[in-house]
Formats: sequence, structure tokens, C-alpha cells
Amino acid sequence: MAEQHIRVVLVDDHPVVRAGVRALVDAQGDLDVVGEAADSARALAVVEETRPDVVLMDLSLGEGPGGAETTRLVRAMPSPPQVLVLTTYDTEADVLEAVDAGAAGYLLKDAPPEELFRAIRGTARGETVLAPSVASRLLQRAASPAPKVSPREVEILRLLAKGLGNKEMARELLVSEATVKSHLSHIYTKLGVDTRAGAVATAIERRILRP
Amino acid sequence: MAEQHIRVVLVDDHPVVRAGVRALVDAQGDLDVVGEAADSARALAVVEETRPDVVLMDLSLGEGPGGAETTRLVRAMPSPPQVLVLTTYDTEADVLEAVDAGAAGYLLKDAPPEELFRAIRGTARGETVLAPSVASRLLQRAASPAPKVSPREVEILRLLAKGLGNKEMARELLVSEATVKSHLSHIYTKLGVDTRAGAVATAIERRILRP
DNA sequence: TGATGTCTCAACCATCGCCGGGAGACCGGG
DNA sequence: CCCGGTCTCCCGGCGATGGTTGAGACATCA
Repeated sequence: MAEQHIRVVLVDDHPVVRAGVRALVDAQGDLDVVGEAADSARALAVVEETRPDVVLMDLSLGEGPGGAETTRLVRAMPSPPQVLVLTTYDTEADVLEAVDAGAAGYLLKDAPPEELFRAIRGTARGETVLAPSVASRLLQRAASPAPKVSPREVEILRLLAKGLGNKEMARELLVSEATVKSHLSHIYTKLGVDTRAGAVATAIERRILRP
Repeated sequence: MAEQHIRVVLVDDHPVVRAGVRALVDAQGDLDVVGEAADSARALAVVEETRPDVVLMDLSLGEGPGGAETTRLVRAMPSPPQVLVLTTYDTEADVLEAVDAGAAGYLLKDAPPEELFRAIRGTARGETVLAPSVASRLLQRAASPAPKVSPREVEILRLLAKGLGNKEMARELLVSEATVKSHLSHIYTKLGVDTRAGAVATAIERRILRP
């Protein structure tokens, strides 16, 4: 064999998923699962200790820092492993955040095992691996202008979903009511709506807000 | 052994999860995984063929009928197996729909394996098994009066999430604008909010609307 | 040094939400 | 039987709120 075995660490808060990936991956001759972690802190410790080639990262890790933030921390380590995101959702925001955090690939949990194996091997070689649905979604978005809402506007959206009025938001954010209205107008144009209700709906749909 | 082996069928659209549950469950001496299915149609066929004692059912099955509807169909078979829902979310509406469909238990995927095994054995004996977080949520809801919104009000909510104004809704529904406002007021009191935006947010959260 | 983007603000008018009302349908108890 | 309770659906007017327009200050970046 010219190739070394590829060392893999699993990060996922679901024991069932960890067991599944381990069972599938360990059955491959050239892939070894050398560690598991259920949260961000343990993930960093396990990676530090086992020095894997690839980290399979879930994005939702229950309590504490999420998978995107954990990816960033892992990639900040000296001679870091590649990170392959393995998650349930392929939302615009999720993908972009993960890629921005330094992920080398993005795969969905409903992918067939063969695709998972190919993705792990490709990621270990430094390739960028995207699930087909993720790739097409990215291309689709690349065509239409990116609707990126600013941090302040996200703040507004959060209060909006709580049913606050403009006056209340203004008090909460320590600005004038006119400012709040201005932010709202910008949000409307960015999201392609013209009402508070529509803004909340599409913000939730695009995962800018989480229910 | 006084006990027969408990025969289990897995229904989940994620190969990884199926592999995980299979690996964990098969390692138990008294539990046998006798079949798997990734969608509703195959689930019914596999159950018909293997006659299991317990079906582990995911609620989101990708295309086609969901887990709740599939549970209903399985329970409608002659001398049906028990159904144990194993899913990611513990939303009010999800739990109620599953229980209404005939599920005997509701477990979350982040549950430790031991809890899963206990749940399977309990379900096979006909017990009702609820995850702690699910149970507490149900009790909490049982205390507060059920906020049941009428079909007409759901219609209003749908249009509301699209960002329509009262006048537009009135035209759409062939009623006066005043009527729309009245419906909205009722929706507000039922949902415990006092704005359109808040209504949309909590409607989505309570799964009255789907994103 | 423009160009771009974010955050801030004020005034004008349409719109929304609350407060009253009322009509028809269903159901269990007197 | 009919009666009161409950539910859904319907309406109008009034005051508060929301959305638009237009504009300035401040950063970053090519």
C-alpha cells in the first residue's frame, strides 16, 4: 500500500449518528476512526490528542459553541486537520458560515455511504467536496445577488420576531424610532418583502432567524 | 431465556442514522434489526414482510409521506407493530401529531444508547415511553389552555406570512377588510401576541405554518 | 478619492390594531 | 322543545403605528 490509513475524528452530539458513521467508516479498509466528541470542548481536546487527517463535523452541537465556530478553532490549530462538515441542512447561511470557518467540504446526512467515503478520501487529499444539492444551491445563489443582512439588521429582525413595535425596539437598541424604521426599510429591500410579517417569515425561511 | 428476541425495523432517510441504530441495537443480545426503510412506501412493505415487534420511525422522511403519516398507515395494518418515534425535534406539534397517529413512544436522537434500548424494550411491552424533555413539554402545555386556531385563521396566517396587507387579504378571501382585522385580533389573543410579525413567528414556531 | 456599506435621523400619509357591535351554527341541560 | 353558552364569521370608525422618502456622518477599500 502506498497510502497511509486516513485517520478520522467524529464530532456530533447524537450518539446514534456517531455509531453509524463509525460502523460505516471503520468497515472501509483505508479509513480509521480514531476519536469521537459530542461537543466543542471535547472535540478540540480529541483533535489535539489524536492528530487526525480529517474531522467529520456536525453543525448543531447542542449546548456551547456550534460546529462552525468549532471548525474555526480546529483550523486555527498548528498544522490543522481538514474539516468535512456532515450535517442535516444545506441552508445558504449554514454553508457559507462553514466554508468561511475553514471547512474543506460540506456533505448531507442523507448522502449514501459511498459518497461519504469518497468525500473523506477527497478531503484528506485537500480537495474541496460539496454535496450536489449544496453545490447547485451555491451556484443558484451566485447568480442572484447575495442578500446579506448586517449584524444590526439581524438584531432588528430578532426583536421583530418577538413582536416588538418600532418604539420598543428603539428603546431596546438605544436609538431613535426613525432609525429603526430605516433599518426595517433596508431589511425589506434586501429580503424582497415590504411588511414586517413577510420579513419575519422569509428571515426564518432563510435561517437568518431560528425558531 | 423466557423472552423472545424483539424484532425491530428502522425507518429513516439517513443511511448514517440507520447504520448507527443498527450497530447499537444489534449489539444488544435481545434486540434484532430485521429490516430497514428509507421512505414511507418501503417502510410499509418491509413491515408487512418482516412483521416486527417495534418500528423505529423518523419523522422527516425526505420526499413523500412523512413519519407521522407513515405511523398512521402502519398502525392501520392488522395486528400492527408498536411504533417508537426517534427524531431530532421535540416540537409541540410534532409530538402531538405523532401520538395522534398512534405512536407509543417519542425519543430524541441525542438520547444515550441505554435510553434507546430501554425505550425499545418498553415499547415492545406496550408501554408508553417519552423522552424527559418531551414529557415535561407536554405537561407544560397541558397546564396552559390549548391555542387552537380555526381553519379560516390559518388561511389568514398563511397570507400574512406572504406579507400581504389587510386589504389584499380581503380581496383574496372575498371578505371586507374589517373582517380580516377581526380575524387577526382573534389570532393575536390565541397566540399571545399583538403584532403581525409576532404572529408569524409564533405560528411558525408552533408549526401552524411551515417555512 | 471616490465608491460602497453601515448606522443614524425626521416628516408625511397610508395602514394597522383596538373597540365597539351582530348574525348564524352547534351542543348539552333545563 | 327551546334556551343559554360557545364558536366561527362578519362589519365600521378612531387613534396609534408602520412604511416611504430623503439625507448626513463615519468607516473600509480599491
